[in-house]
Amino acid sequence: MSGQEEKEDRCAVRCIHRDQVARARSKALASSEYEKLAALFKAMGDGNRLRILWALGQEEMCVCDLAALLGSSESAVSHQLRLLRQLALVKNRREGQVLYYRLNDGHVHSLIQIGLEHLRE
Amino acid sequence: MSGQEEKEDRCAVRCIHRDQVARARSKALASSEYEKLAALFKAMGDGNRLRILWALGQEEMCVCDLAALLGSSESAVSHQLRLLRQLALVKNRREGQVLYYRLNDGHVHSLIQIGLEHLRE
DNA sequence: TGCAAATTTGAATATCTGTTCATATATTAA
DNA sequence: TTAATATATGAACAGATATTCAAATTTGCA
Repeated sequence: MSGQEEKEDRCAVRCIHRDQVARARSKALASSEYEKLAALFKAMGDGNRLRILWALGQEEMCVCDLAALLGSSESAVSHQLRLLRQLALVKNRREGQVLYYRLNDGHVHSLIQIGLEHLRE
Repeated sequence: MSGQEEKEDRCAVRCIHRDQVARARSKALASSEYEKLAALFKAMGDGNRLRILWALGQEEMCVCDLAALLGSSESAVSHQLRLLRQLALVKNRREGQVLYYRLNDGHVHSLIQIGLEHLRE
């Protein structure tokens, strides 16, 4: 526990509480999980995507309806829906030429609810 | 309800289900809430900040410990902590020269838990 | 007081993100 | 088949973001 151990991690920063850091390291998540979680929250970290997710939390809607709702282009909405689809936040069903989008599961709604609680208190 | 109403919103996109859009509009959140929510999720949409939040979910830690844990500079950690502080995700307490950070409330942990559930199923 | 440790801050830069525009695909109807 | 509708896609550009580096604060101690 002497100061000489510093030689081991020359590049690393100084560290006051080595035991706490070790404990934190042992309880840490896998690196890939942080990145996947980050992608999930990042996808929800945009006002327009939240508008889409909130609307789809009420009922399924098609691309051009969402574009009308947001006041943005259908292309922009489509790009955002692709991202949300890739992360399994939404899914769709085709009816003729129209694709109806809806939330993939209840997690999204829960996340938004807890987020709102955080804001409102 | 005739097609002539299109003149009203020339710039807007076409819209298939006007009633659904109207309903969605009536249930929508305030614009400021979407932006605040987006800021919250955006703050959680970064691997290193999630590492910080997860670690602080276990126990309070100081800046240089967090830097050692993440393997990044103290300056970078400090910048990120400022963002997390501004959004009330973390708070700190001073003990001498050392600032100990911890989660501000239970919401952060809940959000991460639900996020993990989403990933893992 | 003066010095060192812990942290914060601001500016600069390289990277990432969201939108736009043009084009492509898929489905239906004529 | 051709035309029209709904949506997807790719490239490009403007704006946002994370890290780095240097300098400034803040606190404790000699």
